[in-house]
Amino acid sequence: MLTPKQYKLLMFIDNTIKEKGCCPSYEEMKEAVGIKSKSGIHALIEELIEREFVRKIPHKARALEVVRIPRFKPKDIIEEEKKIKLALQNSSAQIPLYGKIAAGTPIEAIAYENDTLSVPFDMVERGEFYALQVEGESMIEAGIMDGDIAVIKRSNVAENGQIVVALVEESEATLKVWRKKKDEIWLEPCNKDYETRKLHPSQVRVQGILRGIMRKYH
Amino acid sequence: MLTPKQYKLLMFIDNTIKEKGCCPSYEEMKEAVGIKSKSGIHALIEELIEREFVRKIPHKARALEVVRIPRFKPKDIIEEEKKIKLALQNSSAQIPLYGKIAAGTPIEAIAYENDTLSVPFDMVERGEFYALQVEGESMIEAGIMDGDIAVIKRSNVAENGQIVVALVEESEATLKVWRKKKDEIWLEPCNKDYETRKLHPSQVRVQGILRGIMRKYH
DNA sequence: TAAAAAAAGAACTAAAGTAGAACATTTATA
DNA sequence: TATAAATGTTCTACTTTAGTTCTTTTTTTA
Repeated sequence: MLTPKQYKLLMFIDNTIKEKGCCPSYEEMKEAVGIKSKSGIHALIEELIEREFVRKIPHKARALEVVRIPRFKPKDIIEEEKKIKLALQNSSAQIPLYGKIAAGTPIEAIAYENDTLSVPFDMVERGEFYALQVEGESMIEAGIMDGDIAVIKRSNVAENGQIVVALVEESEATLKVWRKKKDEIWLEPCNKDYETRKLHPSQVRVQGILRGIMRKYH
Repeated sequence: MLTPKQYKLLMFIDNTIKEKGCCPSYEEMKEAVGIKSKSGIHALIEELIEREFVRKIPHKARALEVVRIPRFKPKDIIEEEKKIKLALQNSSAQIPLYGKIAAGTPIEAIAYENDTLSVPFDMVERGEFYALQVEGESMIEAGIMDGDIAVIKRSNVAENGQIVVALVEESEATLKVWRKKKDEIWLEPCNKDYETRKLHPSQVRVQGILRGIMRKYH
């Protein structure tokens, strides 16, 4: 294979031939490669000829021919590899992914699951976070669709109007809008087809507050 | 079977040749393989030559050529690759945030903005991505709310039914469902209150395809 | 824990790159 | 076609970079 200088020169020759239709002179190559003497170019070209990247038509000036150039990886693959390297440096916050939420099991019950999800740092500044996959359509008018990932901040308390993970009767976890009335807690869906559940404070508690939604399209 | 070091070196040589067009020096190989002495590299290369994975032009510097790549990777390498894959799930990528989309300026016009956004790496593995903040309610039934961040993959083409960034009349960028009819392009909103725009193909072009949505609650 | 393998380091040799000048050949044009 | 201009070749001398070989040290493993 080639040395860096040889490669640079080869590419320059190939380019000028393709662009201008004729082979550059040694003077021009000097400029392009950044050396001050023609003898250097001569030596480089002799090497390129020996390694069969270039052919010379004897007894002619400006009569080089590029035989082959090293074959390359496609650009997009190189870019992807660069991205991977970059991404490996930028490790972002990891939060556990606890499975689906809608009906059924309370969050703790499935906390053993070991999946994690990476989320941008600015979503999870302070506090303890976890993620749930939303199941069902009950929050659709809040732009929360079936299959979305909900990023939840663990908390026991919520303010009126916040979307929370609520645990009902210690058995059913659900994502709803939290409203504390005089003697009741209202869990409001965001979907006309669903009804607000009105519960006694003893029947329900907050497990977390919705902090973000992430969705992937394929 | 090659030792992990040999394999790693072989892949490094192959890769640099394909990426940079020229053969790496021993000094560079030292770095790549993680050895502190050139003599080690020398030994490894002698081995690779012996086993005919690599060829050398005698009495030349930077004159190695990869003959073939082994079919099987050493175990250590496979394990290392698994680790990298795992790490990738835990990492994020930076993509540019180009401002808001709804009406007005085409994307290129605001491409100078220098904000970046970190997104989970698995959202943006291949291709070129950018982010836009959604303005308006026209896609609300697709769960895309005012203020959401749309993660977009740059593309000139789209399939029917995909949500795309469409540039209308070279001046107005908008997020809509793309439908190609016989002689028309339909840009469908996802909101009953908005109407589908029916355009001649010359009036509209795709700038990107929606790949993800991210939303933050406060 | 002794033998073998791998790695590090130093000293050395060889190749690549740089520079300038003189000279040879090809090309353009008067 | 003679000549000047442009281009290419060769030579010497030197610097930097690259590759080799050998000895010593460290690590592995039988």
